[in-house]
Amino acid sequence: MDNQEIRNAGLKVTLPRVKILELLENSTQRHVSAEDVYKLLLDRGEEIGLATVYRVLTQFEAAGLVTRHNFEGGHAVFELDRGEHHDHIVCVVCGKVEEFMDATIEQRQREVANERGFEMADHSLIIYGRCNEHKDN
Amino acid sequence: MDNQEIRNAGLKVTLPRVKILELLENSTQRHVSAEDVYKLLLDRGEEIGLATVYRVLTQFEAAGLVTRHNFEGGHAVFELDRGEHHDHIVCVVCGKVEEFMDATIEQRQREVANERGFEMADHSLIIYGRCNEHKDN
DNA sequence: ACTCGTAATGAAAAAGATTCTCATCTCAAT
DNA sequence: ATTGAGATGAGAATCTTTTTCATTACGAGT
Ligand SMILES: [Zn+2]
Ligand SMILES: [Zn+2]
Ligand SMILES: [Zn+2]
Ligand SMILES: [Zn+2]
Repeated sequence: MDNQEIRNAGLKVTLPRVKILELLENSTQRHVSAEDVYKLLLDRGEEIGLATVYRVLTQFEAAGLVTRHNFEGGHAVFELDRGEHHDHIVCVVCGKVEEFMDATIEQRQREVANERGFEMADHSLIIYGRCNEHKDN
Repeated sequence: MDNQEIRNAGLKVTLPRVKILELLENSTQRHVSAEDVYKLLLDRGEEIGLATVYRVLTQFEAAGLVTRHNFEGGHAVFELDRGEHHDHIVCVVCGKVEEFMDATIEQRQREVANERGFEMADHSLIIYGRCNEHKDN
């Protein structure tokens, strides 16, 4: 359960950490900002300081429990790591986020990095477009 | 020359706009933050307000003269558009940025978007890794 | 279960990035 | 040269994230 994941990350099992992890696991929104987490917790009656939310998300990221994305908008969004890597496609009109994984792209990225003498550690691929509900304008 | 590009963008040809565009064309750093632009201009003896730098870069972006990137680091970086699209590979140790363009990846991205009912407008691909000077640790 | 030291938390302040306000100035058309 | 719309600069405001520090809570050892 959650407590074990937190312990494995080398962190003390505290109420804020448990609640934040629970929220990431149960929220319908997979990609949430720190502010989102803070407010969603408030909605659930959990008063956890915003500074703590930032701290814990950063720790979870360092522990590999969550991933941080720099989408457009000036704020980072976080998502729980569910094992399988994926990239994102974001509607520039409504903000809808879909996930995808394309083996060809993944493969070529590794090759491109190697060709340039780099050892790929990570990558960020975000496609921006208009979803089928907003293709018109 | 610069003045025409600015006019074509539907903007008045003002000293700050000319100087900023000149800097983007001549700077050795292709990928610069607003703060970078502000300071590089100061080094050249051009005292242009930071707010103006932000305004002009945003206008240049809207006009398609520059591209804004959301690399890691909490601040946007801008680069002059030189016609050919490219993506980036960044060394996580020293920050070195190299550019690349891979037709296969470009093609697959478009397909992925279409498969999901999206009309791709843009994309952001950043590979993070260690360059050959920093492959060790 | 109780004690205790250390790590974690909350609130507020601080820092960093970007945008806004508004009085003043400048471009460019006449 | 005149003039008016648009642009600029300085500072205030806003937004996101980090830091500070006094207080609190975990959990190892008893
Ligand atoms: Zn949409
Ligand atoms: Zn995702
Ligand atoms: Zn390097
Ligand atoms: Zn570039």
